[in-house]
Amino acid sequence: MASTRASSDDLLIRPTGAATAYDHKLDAVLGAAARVMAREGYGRSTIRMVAREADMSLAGLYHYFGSKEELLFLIQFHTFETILSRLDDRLASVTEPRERLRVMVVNHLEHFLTRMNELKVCAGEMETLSGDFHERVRALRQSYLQTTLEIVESIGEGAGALRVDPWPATLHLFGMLNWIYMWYPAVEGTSAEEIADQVLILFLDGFLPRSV
Amino acid sequence: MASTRASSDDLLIRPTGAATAYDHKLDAVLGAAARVMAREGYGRSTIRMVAREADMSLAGLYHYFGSKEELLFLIQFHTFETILSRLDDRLASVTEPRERLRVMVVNHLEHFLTRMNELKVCAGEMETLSGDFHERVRALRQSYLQTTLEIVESIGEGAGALRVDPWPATLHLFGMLNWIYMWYPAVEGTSAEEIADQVLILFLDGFLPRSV
DNA sequence: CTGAACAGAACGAACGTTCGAACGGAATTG
DNA sequence: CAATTCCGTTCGAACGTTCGTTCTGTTCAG
Repeated sequence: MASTRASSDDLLIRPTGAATAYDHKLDAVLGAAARVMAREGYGRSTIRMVAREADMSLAGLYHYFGSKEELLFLIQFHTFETILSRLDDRLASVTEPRERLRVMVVNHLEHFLTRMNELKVCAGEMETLSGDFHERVRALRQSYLQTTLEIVESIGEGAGALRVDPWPATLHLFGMLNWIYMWYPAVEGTSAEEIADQVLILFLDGFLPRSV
Repeated sequence: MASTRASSDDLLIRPTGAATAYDHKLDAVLGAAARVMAREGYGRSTIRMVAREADMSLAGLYHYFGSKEELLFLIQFHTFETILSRLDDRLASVTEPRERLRVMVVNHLEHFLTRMNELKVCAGEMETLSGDFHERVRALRQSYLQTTLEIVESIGEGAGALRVDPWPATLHLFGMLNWIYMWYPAVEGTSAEEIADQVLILFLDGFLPRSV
């Protein structure tokens, strides 16, 4: 049933709900790798460190990926795929634009506040992959960006004349969201909803109070 | 006059206006190193790449730094030192809080839009240094953050009841500013003032128009 | 003649990756 | 039902390469 090598297609076309032992072990390997890469960065991470972190032998790891670069790809692809499918699920039942933005922000924060390692690896190593690996991750990231942009645009349509274009505004929103891994460890324990409130107020209404 | 080795004190206590040939060459070396590290990341950068980029021999480089780690330190320290001293100069003649924030944002963007390499190296390799190197860069970064926080606080005092704390608000402001290197290459040519306007409107007034 | 500036060649260490062999549970056979 | 085959999984050991760094000079301006 399970293929003998981790082809990335396994992540695309996965039989629904059928999580084999292989899949679980792969998840453990990717988790260990993300832990190492978040701490050391991709370049200074070594397969030997991942082996120690995953409590496996050096050669044993190579049954789950074909190269160090594919290991990074698997982490990034799996992360974006997960966060995107969960976002689509949650958005399906919400229509009001501002509520949809809140769903997006909370979904993003919930995912990354509990998986800070993956956020670091996805945000900090965006231009590391090359060729097909790079292209496939870029496509997923682009799709995520596009979904968010459309929400911001629909919010803008309901309001009056906008002072900021939805496109750069969306990029700045991601700036706030993705920069969090730089300081969150210092205030660990703050809930995703709490930070989501801050970000949403700042993004929609700004730092200054409305009543002037 | 000039010391025979690049001690980091040279960057702290520099005789005013006396830029020796050594200093110029050091700047060229740091520039080449920043170019390589921005492209490859610190971990995958090699001294040999820097040597090729700087058109020098491998061993010749070691007259300007004692180790690869010190090379990264020199880049980060020099960058923060420069941007902080320029900010202090510009702020000296401005008192109105909102205008002071604009000075800070424009200063930040002007510096980094023309030195994208250094921004990448400073933002992407924040936890790479260790020991004394790490501590001295952290102190500079902290000072920069503190200066900005005080401006945001003074803006908040003039306004009514704040819905967001100045502290997390400042962190999110840096999120917008420092995330720019992820997408700016795609819209290169946009002026620092243009982006500064976007950021300031978003941060102070939010995406939604004021009149509702 | 002195010393700062540079380079060629080499060091040991650590890197990513590979290979052949061994393990162990499920499937197949006698 | 026991013996045997098979295959996904794991490992120790090693390969060739490249790394950061150093050593031993040589060049050249003051």
